[in-house]
Amino acid sequence: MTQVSVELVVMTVQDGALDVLLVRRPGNAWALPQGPTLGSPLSVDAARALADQTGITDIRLEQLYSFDRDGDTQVAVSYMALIAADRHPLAPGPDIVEVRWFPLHDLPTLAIGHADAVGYGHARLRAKTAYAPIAVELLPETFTLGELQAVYEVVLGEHLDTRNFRRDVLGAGIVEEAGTARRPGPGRPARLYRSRGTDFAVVARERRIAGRIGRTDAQETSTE
Amino acid sequence: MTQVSVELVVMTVQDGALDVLLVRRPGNAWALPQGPTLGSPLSVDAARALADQTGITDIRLEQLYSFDRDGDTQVAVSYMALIAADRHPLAPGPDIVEVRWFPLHDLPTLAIGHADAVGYGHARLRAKTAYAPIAVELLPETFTLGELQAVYEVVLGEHLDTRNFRRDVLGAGIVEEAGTARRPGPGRPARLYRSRGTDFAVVARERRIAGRIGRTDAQETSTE
DNA sequence: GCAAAAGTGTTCTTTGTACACCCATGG
DNA sequence: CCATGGGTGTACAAAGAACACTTTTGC
Repeated sequence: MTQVSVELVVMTVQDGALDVLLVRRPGNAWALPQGPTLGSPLSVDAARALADQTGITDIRLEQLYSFDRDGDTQVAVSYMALIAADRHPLAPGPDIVEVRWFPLHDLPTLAIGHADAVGYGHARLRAKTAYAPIAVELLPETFTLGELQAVYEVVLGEHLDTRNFRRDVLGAGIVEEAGTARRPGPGRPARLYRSRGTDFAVVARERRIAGRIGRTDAQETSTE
Repeated sequence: MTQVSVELVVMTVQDGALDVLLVRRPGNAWALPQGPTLGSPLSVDAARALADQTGITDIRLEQLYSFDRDGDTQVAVSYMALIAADRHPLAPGPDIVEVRWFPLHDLPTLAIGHADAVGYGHARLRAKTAYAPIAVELLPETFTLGELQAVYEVVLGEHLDTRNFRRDVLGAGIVEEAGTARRPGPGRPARLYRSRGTDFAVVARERRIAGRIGRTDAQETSTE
C-alpha cells in the first residue's frame, strides 16, 4: 500500500527576489512544508499541513504534480501558492525548528526530491503570468503601476518595458484608478490603482504582458 | 492511510473523431483503465494497469492530475496518452468484459470522477498541439500533409486553412520529404513526408499551428 | 535647480488570418 | 472529360518589441 503525502511550494516576492518557504525539523535538511493525507480532500490536507507547520492559512492552492518518493513507496502530491509574505506571519509548528523564506536562486540543500517540486512551481508560476493576474495577490489593496511592474519583473526574471506594460495592463481593464499616492522621498507621486474584481473574461488580454514567456517554457512533462 | 490508484486517459484519432479507450468490468459502468499502485514508479504502475487490462504496451504517458475519490480515502493519479489505434490491438484483461474506443463526444455513463479525468486529458491534448508535434505519434512512418492536417483538425475540433497549415508545418522543419505516394482512387498523388527526429528546439515554431487554441483554454486548475 | 520617480505615443517587425485557382491522376 | 484530392502565394490585420522625453515632486 502506498503512502500519500502532500507538499507545498509557497512563493512570495520580497526585496526584488522570488522566495520559497522552507521549514526545518530537528536534525533534518531544509524541506518544503509537507504532511500526510488524512482522508480529507487533498487540497485540504495540504492547507492543514501548511497551517500546522508555518502558521499560514487562507491561501489559494493549485495542484502541481505528483511525485514518486522514497523508493516509490511514497507518493507526494505537490501544491503551489503565491502569497504576500507580510500578510502571513510565520509561526513554526510543534516539531519545526525554523520556518524561513529563501530566495529561489539561493536555496540551501533540500530534502530529496524537493528541488524538483520547486522547479515545477517556478515554471508554473511564470507560465501563469501569461494569462492570470498573479501579482494582485501580492500587493496591498491599492498599488502603483510601478509596484505592479516590479512584481512581474521579479516573477519573470526579466525587464519589462514601462510603456508597453502600462498600455497592456490598463488596456486589459484589470485595474481601476484609486486616487494618488503621497509618497516619501522625491519623485512625482504615482497614481494608485486597485484590482478590479478578477474578471477572467476580460483578463484574457493580459497575456500580452510578457506573453513570450508563457509560451517559451512549454515544459515537457512526459514520463517516458 | 490513503489508497492510491492510477488511471489512464488514452486517446486516438479514428474515423474523423477523437476517441477514448474505456473498459468494462462485470456488472460495472464503463470506466477508464485503472489499477492499484504496487510500489513501482507511478508511471510504471500506470503502464502495467493499461497493459493488463487492454493489452496496450510501449506507449508514452504523461501525468495529468491527481484526484480525490471515494469520499477522499482514495487518490487517483491520472495519466494521458495519444496513440495510433491500429498499431495497438486491444486484448481485454482477465476481469475485463470489454475494451473499446468511444468517440469523445459520445461517451457512455462513466464511473464516478472519470468524466473529469477525460476532460483534463482532452484539454491538455489540445493545449499540446500548440507546441508539440502530437500527430506524429498517430501516423505511419510516412504520411501526407493532408493526413497530418486531418489529425490536427480532429484534435482541435476546428477547420484549418490548408495553405497556412502547409506553410507552418514545412517552415517549422519538423518533417522532411520522403518520395511520392501512389494512392488508390483519383486525385493527384501526394508527396510523402516523414517526421524529422523530434527536435524540440526547432519545433518551437510549430505553435503557430492553431496557436490561438493553445492559449484560449488556459484552464484554471486552482483548488479553492 | 537637480535628483528621482511617474507618465506618455509612435514606428517597425512579426505573426496570424483570410482567401481562389491550377495540377495530376483514376475511372 | 470529369471528379477527386494535392499543391501554391499574396494582401490585410493584429500583436509584439523597441525606443526618448516631459512632468511632478522633495530636498
